[in-house]
Amino acid sequence: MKQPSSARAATPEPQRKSDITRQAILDSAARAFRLSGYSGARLSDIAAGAGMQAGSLYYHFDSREALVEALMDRGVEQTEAAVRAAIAALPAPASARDRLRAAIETHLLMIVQQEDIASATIKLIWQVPQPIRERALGRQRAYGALWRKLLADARDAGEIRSDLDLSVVRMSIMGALNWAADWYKPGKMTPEAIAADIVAMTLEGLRGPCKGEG
Amino acid sequence: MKQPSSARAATPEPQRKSDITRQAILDSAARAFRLSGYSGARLSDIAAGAGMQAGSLYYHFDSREALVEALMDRGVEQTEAAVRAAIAALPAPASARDRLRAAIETHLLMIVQQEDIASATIKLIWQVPQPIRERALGRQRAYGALWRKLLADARDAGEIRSDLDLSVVRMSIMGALNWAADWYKPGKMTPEAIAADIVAMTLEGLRGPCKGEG
DNA sequence: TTGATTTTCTAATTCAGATTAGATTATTTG
DNA sequence: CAAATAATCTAATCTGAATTAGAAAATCAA
Repeated sequence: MKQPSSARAATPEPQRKSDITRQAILDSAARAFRLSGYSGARLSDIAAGAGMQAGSLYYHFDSREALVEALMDRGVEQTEAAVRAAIAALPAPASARDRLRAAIETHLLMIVQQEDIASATIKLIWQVPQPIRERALGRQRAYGALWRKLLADARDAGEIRSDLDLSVVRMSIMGALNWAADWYKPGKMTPEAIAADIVAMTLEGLRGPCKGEG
Repeated sequence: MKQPSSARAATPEPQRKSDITRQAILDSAARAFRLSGYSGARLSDIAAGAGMQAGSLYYHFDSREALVEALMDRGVEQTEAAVRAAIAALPAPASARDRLRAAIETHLLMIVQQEDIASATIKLIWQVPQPIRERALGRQRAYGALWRKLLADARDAGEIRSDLDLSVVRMSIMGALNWAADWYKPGKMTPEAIAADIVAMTLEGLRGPCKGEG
């Protein structure tokens, strides 16, 4: 808690020593919460995973709730950043469809790959106390705006048949992707292969019944 | 607890007095767990919703865990029963596609309509203690077999392009449907309209890029 | 009505785990 | 090296909610 006296705002580089510990705690918390849920994960579990004692967590976070909120903050932030980066990295003439595809692939990879934090965040939203949930939903709404834009662009480009409600489309895609956090087990299929199938069934499903292929 | 001495097995009609209370408790529990999650819902909340005191619950259920397990039992059971009934009720020459459509519609309706129990069950799976989760997942696996069959039939009938992994397809559909429990708010769109959109995007997405329409 | 059985209530008890306080150790800085 | 600060540990304390026990009330059977 005793945050150092210097300015805090936008100083990402000078990593204080404790920032590393803080990160380790969040990593451990992500794993614990993903595996055990909000109620199942004990602070002592989380602390153990970060190589410390339960009481020591309070030097870094005011409370269990503050910890989980910080975790969810970072979870949404990281996912959105990754998706934006993937879209930005597309070669020059990227169609609405290309961008949507990139978003779907990247979101799924965030959910399914190493990172416990993205899937923990999703799972936690409906487990945490209401005030925390409210704020988390607010942040997710912001992330949702990105998807709304992607889908609106795709529809304007004629990639999505106009009789579908875009909210339903968006939520269905998010559902299909986020659900993977629950069933994915490494080994059988690669995340990339799964992403490819979801992209295929989603994108080609979004188009009208039949008009020739692009 | 003191279950009456008579046989228990397959006697659905002679409803003892306490069966009504038991049902009221499960209803209240479904609502409470859906709204507050496994940790958030207190036994006193559940009891209040059923018009009784927390301690009285123990006459009907051995423990909080027994209650939640009974709830999830019923949740899967009801959903599967509804889906099977909908399929059985289809007019005579029902194609694989028709049956899949019926399943999707019905599953969504179970999630989204009045019944808190279906959505509570889904939400609870990853919140409950491991032993309960294991058993619940087992029951869901059985329900999943029904879907596996539906999808295999559809693929055999040429309704699903053969390059897609059917497990991924199945899980994506379940994800899209189950996610609705989290975002659906009555008022804006009818459940039927939502179901129609999901059916449209799912089924037409499952077909190969283009071969004419059925 | 009366006794037996079922159901519910009230008022502890218990317990696990979050939180706190102060001592202790590490780390940095001059 | 020594003082100051940062980080962690240990050992309570606190809390809230599940659970239990036994007393009451309701229901039922005769």
